[in-house]
Amino acid sequence: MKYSKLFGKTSYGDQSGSGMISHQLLTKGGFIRESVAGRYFFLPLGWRVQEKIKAVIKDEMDKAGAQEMISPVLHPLELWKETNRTNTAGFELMQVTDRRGGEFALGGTAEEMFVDVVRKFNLSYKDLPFNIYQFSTKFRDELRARGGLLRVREFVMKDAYSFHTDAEDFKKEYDKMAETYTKIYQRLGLETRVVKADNGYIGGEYCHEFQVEHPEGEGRFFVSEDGSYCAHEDIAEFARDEKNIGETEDEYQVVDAVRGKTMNDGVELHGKPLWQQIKNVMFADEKGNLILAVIRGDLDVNETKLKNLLKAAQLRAAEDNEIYALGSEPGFISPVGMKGKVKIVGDISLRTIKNGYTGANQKNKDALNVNLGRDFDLDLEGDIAMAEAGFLSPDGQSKLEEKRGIEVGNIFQLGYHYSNLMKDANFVDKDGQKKPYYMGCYGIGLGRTLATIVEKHHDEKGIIWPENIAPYQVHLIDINENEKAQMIYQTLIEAGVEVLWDDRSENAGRKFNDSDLLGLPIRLVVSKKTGDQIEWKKRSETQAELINLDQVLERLKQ
RNA sequence: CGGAGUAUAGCGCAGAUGGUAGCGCGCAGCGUUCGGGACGCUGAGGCCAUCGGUUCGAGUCCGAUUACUCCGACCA
Repeated sequence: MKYSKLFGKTSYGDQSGSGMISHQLLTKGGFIRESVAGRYFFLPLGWRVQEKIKAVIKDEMDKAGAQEMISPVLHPLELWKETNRTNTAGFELMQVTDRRGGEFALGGTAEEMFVDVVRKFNLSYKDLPFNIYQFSTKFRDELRARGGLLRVREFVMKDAYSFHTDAEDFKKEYDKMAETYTKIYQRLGLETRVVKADNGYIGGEYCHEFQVEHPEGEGRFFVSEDGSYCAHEDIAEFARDEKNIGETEDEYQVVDAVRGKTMNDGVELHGKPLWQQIKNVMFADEKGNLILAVIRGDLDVNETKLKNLLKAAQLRAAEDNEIYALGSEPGFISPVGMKGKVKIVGDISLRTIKNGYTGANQKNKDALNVNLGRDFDLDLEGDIAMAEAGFLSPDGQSKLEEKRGIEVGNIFQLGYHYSNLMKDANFVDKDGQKKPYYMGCYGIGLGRTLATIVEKHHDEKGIIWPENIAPYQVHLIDINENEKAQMIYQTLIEAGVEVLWDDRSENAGRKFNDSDLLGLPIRLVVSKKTGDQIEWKKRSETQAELINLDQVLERLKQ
């Protein structure tokens, strides 16, 4: 390709707006261009890279026995209603109506569609298991796009769906996919961590995210120092350290407490540690039911864990007037006397303290020596606390470290979630009986992966593409040696080398800078200085050397 | 959806107190250059986001709308 004819130029003056280096480099280099917020053009250079990423993913998926196909982008809305995901994922589901009033969802993920096509075939156990996948544009009506390609409203995703007779058979595929993903990311030059995470609106019981560590990543997760435990903040467990659980229970009392509404105000007034305070947070679920979350004062409520424990679809913080309506007071809520009025959910950390202190459900009154079991009971007890750096790992053997990362892919156990919700999602088993499919799904966002590669492979001058996904292998530059370059270009093309020749009559400096920005693996220079030779330099190295054309061809063959 | 801001040439910006638009980069032509973002001369390019007011006259004042950016909330 001649650079003078390549659509999409370098543009140094452009400001991408985003602080993410990948966004800046990809925009400056002419790989991508924003259309509107969260929607991008992939220009010829960017598209070539994405296609190469796609090829790597396809190669590994096919090796793992998965089969590529394609589903319509517009999904009949009835399918989403069948699984109730118009409610659980409705906030980011794009919808369109055709001229006959037919309602469709612009697919953001395609579980329903794949179940729907499979159930059309009335399969038997002999057909199982199988894994079918597609590369297609996904739509997410994100409230806010950010970080260039890292969070967008429209992107190409590889999504795979596997169908099994039972959990045991599924687990083999799940492990195989985890292995396949690890290989894919290795080939793409990304080091990933497999992080246990929450299934969210996708459904199912467990899943793992593939996270690339990055200080500005959106995902926060915890890893134990000994490396044995790794989980997303949504679900990260930790051992509660024992506080004063051995103490004897003192007499419950209510005292005057003229103070502000914060936890710290309570600590200062009573002169007792934060962990001895009992924290009460009022939530409301999607039906408007109020839930009182009770937890040790030094911990925070993890809404995802709470939501999962309650099996609630949505949670929000309760409003002040809802708290007044209960006969309580914001800032002075207490679980004592709340039984029957709200659902009281307690964290297991309440079992590590005695003689706690908290509000007394009226303004400027606090309760002292509050004890679980004696002064109040729980309707539900479980793990609803947010892990933090330095907390004990679940086995109590080491401490948790906090990490941030970019989620480049994920694998989900779906179990019977979809096959139970959707009619006739059954196969005929050996015994002649119809049984629901046991399922899994597996996604990789291509644009996000591309951006993550740039985040990990660049220097102050530009991108440094790994060889197997670089848009071209060779960047040929001539400094007033057009004829010589023409001959080399022709020879390389004939040898099947992917070469980008900067044939513009630009100054040398401009060409070198553009070359560094674009980041192709090999740079070849011909000029007066190189004489009959050609300068060979790798983008990832600083040393250049002079060799002849035969040697260039020889090296490129390797 | 809350809070803050922006909208003038492809991009980045300037245009006190109202008088029909300018700079830098980029782009085009010619010439001189050429190993790290070259220089000179010439030139093209704008319904000043949209709609509606005030005014003899609006990029500028007022109102509404839309889009975008940032911070929240939400989320592969």
